[in-house]
Amino acid sequence: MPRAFASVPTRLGAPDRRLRQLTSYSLKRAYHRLQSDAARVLEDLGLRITTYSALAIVCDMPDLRQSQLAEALSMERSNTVVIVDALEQADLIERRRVEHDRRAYALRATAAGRRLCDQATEALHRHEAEMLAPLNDKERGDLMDLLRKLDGGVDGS
Amino acid sequence: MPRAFASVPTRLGAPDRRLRQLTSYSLKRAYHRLQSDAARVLEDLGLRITTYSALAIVCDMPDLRQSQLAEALSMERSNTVVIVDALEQADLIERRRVEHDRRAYALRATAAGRRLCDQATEALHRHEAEMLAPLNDKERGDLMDLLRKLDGGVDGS
DNA sequence: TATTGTTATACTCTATAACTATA
DNA sequence: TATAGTTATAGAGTATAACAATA
Repeated sequence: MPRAFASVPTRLGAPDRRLRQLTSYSLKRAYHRLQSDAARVLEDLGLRITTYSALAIVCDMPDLRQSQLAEALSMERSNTVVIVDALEQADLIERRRVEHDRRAYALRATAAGRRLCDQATEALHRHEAEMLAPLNDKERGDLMDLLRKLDGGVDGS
Repeated sequence: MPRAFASVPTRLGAPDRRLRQLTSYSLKRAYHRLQSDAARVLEDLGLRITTYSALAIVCDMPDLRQSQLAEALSMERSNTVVIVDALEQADLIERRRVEHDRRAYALRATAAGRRLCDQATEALHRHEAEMLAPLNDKERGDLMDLLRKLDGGVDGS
């Protein structure tokens, strides 16, 4: 029984007024914007956000294991498999056997992997600077500090 | 040709040191924590994040159309269909015909929808306060301001 | 028994393209 | 021809459960 109703405002004031009171909502919107942009940047380099993130960690922490990679990325072990597969098939990292534990692999980036990672990191910083244009330098620093504090309260310990 | 390597550090210092220089990475981690928590809160009320968001907007802006809902949520029109379906089947909103445009629907929340939305909003604020525990009041306000600024630079105009 | 890597699977969110009925 | 809603489909990210090999 649909009933007719008066005209709908063609220009909406702030339909998500209530949602904007929630930090998680604003966080989601900002996240979505930055992730879409980052994904586009990485696509040109043949990477996705997850593969780039894994590559960066392997570059900076050679010979870590897949389970440690999973822990660092806060994801399940099982999901690292396909990511590491992709990086290995692209010759960006290697799976090396660990001497005294034949269950595990030590992951290490190749020279090409390190080069691509540096390239990607630079491109991401460049694009991020554009995305953060609405904020001045102090605000950017504040935002980083606040987000890091939120992230489990993990300081450099 | 996997080659053995020395022992792997059992306690990792900061394997994502490089990633943490990127705002989008810290943003993603904070986003993920808050979204997981919000999803759990809403699950108890039979809602998901997307259905709650849509419900909140319909409650606050009665008789808006699906395409306006899509715009408000920054999502594609097609993805609102299943969301509105779910809300309608749960008797939380209604699809009403618009008088002078038989293509469109005017969405309106039911009394039960408004009640549930208020309940959910309150529960979310309560849980969010816990998630934001690492931040003091000023920092919480700052974070909101910064995230809103990031979100397209849309002020209240 | 516990752990490492793996496979299979499923669910959520999002995007694109093509369709229908109206305008 | 353009728009509102719809359908179908696909991709990416994430999660759970169960398994083999090894510790």
